[in-house]
Amino acid sequence: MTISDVAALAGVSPGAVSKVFNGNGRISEATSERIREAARKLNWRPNAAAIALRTARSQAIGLVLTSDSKVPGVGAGNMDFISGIESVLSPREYGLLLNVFITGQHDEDHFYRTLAERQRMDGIILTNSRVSDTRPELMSRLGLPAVLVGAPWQPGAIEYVDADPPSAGIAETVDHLVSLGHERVAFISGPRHFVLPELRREAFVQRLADHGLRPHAVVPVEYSPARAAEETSALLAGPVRPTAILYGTDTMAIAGMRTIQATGLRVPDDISVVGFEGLTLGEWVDPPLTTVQRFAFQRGRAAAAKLLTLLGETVEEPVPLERPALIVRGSTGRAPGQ
Amino acid sequence: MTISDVAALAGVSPGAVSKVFNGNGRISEATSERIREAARKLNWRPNAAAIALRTARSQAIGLVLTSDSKVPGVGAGNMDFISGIESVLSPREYGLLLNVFITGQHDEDHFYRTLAERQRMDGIILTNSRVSDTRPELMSRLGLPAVLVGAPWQPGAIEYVDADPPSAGIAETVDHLVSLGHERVAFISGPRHFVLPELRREAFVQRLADHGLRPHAVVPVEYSPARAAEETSALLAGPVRPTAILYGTDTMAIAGMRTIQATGLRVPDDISVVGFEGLTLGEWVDPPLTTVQRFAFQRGRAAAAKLLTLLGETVEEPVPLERPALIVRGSTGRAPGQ
DNA sequence: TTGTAGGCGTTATCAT
DNA sequence: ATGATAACGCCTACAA
Repeated sequence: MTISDVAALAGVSPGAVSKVFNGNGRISEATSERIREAARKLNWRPNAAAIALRTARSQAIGLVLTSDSKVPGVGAGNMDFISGIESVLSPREYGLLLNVFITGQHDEDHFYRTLAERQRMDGIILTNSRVSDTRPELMSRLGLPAVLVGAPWQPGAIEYVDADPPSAGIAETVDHLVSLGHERVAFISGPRHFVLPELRREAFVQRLADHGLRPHAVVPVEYSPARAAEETSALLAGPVRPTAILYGTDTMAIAGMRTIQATGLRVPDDISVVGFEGLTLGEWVDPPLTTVQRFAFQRGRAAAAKLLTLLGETVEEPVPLERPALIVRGSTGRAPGQ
Repeated sequence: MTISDVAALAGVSPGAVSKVFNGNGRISEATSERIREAARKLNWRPNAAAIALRTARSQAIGLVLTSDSKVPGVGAGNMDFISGIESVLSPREYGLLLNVFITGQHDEDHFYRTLAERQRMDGIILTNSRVSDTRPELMSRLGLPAVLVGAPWQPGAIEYVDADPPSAGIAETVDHLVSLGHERVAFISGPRHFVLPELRREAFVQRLADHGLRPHAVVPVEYSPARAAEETSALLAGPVRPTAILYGTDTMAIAGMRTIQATGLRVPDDISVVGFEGLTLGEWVDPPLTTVQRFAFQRGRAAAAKLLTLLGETVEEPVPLERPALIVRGSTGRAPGQ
């Protein structure tokens, strides 16, 4: 089934059919309807490859997910994020091309260069903003429109979407803990090489300072429950214990909580615990986890909307990012002795 | 940059360049190298759209993930699955086109028809095998090569990959519990309309029968922690309590465990609990969750390999699916009074 | 071993 | 308002 078949059936030229399906040019209502009818009868749709060749637009965008070879698989929260992206792409008949970049296995420069040169995507969404990230510059050199999800390391080098401020949730969490009388607060956060944990650590220190406090400890580790457990043990073994611990993710927090309980201490009576993410599962651990909820679906929507705008598509209003919200559940309570 | 530019620089015809990049035809080693060199110098890669148009092959496959509008977002285990697919696609320069089907919002027939007619993908991977699934027949009618992940409802209607038997893990679990002296075993499983929970329920009843036992209860519910918790409460409120409960997923099991503990009962002393999936998080709940681990990454690899084979690509040997394995942790123990 | 030419399905330009 | 026609970049017979 080609456009010519449809044209023939409708008794018009291929050009006329094209116009009807692209809104361009003027075609009388009568012929227009006849053409549509023919297309329906033949089950014809414009061929994506032909359009891509002719217009030099693939009507698809790429998404690069990073997977650490040490921590195989990519984060779970990504699925909601992807759904969010799809929710803006699919109504516009844009495709989503998924690419998994494996740290250590792929060469970054080559990886992105290939994506750009094959011209399968009109733009790209990048995640996992890193310290000293070279991708913003790379993307602009390659001429591939890009949107970074999360705050970039260097401002201005790339378009991005993020909460405002990117560390949102940290201040609220600190306030919450301080209001409960906590003075020795520790933060077992994410890896050094990512921007997000870096910003969060800064915000953490800053907000404590606003209250006239200093961090009990700030420990950057990989996003891994096992590592979180180890570092928790280390904190508990110290001469003075913290009365509250923040974790970089919910899973880390859950592992930490378990470690605390395993040493005979109680949460939150002896130590309060806060996670980051807002996994549903947090409601089902004991005690239920206080956490900062992020809205992955919305992040996806926002990123896709921004990228499409960059590509010259008209997107209603750019989707605003909802502010991460502190959800207070049972794992935080008054500091001991208060 | 087009193939002609490369040809010009190398002093040959476009045809020669094409041959070099497609392995066809014979080109002398010398010219071949000269052509490669030219391509490198110009940063040229074959244009995906042109190839797609010319060969009627998009070099991309689709993946349809189903998202229930009631339970927004798609399952988390999907990320490993996707990584598995990518691990076989990317070395062959195949793309992965993601599509989220939203139950209730999309019309299935129209959704898949559109995918097929736009010809953006050469084949498709389907998930969430359903009872009375019409997609196998639809895909063959549309002429779109497809692979279903999980056992199909009707055998023979579609190619698929799954563990053997599809209910693998159930028998082992039942054996495990029976060997611990359990005689009142309940199963809070997945929804009625999916094939997998259906098969598991059958296997569950069958294996218990092999041991001369009958199920204490079999309760199909949505894949939701909250629902699992409700049904657990109901079981606990009955005149006779089960001594062991299987759940359709790990998250359901965790919610169930929490419910049991909240009523003052102990796991596993009073009631043993088994999950399904093998989430890392299961190690970090109290007690650590006994579960049946599935290998999502491998499932992805197997599905992709099978689909590519269907498409005529040569894939080493079809990847065998590792058998789901029962991981015994702390949430199962001897039946009370044994 | 290498070059040539036609065509894949569409869109855009230019006549009519 | 509509129709013919030339690209878009590549592959593949077929010719040289």
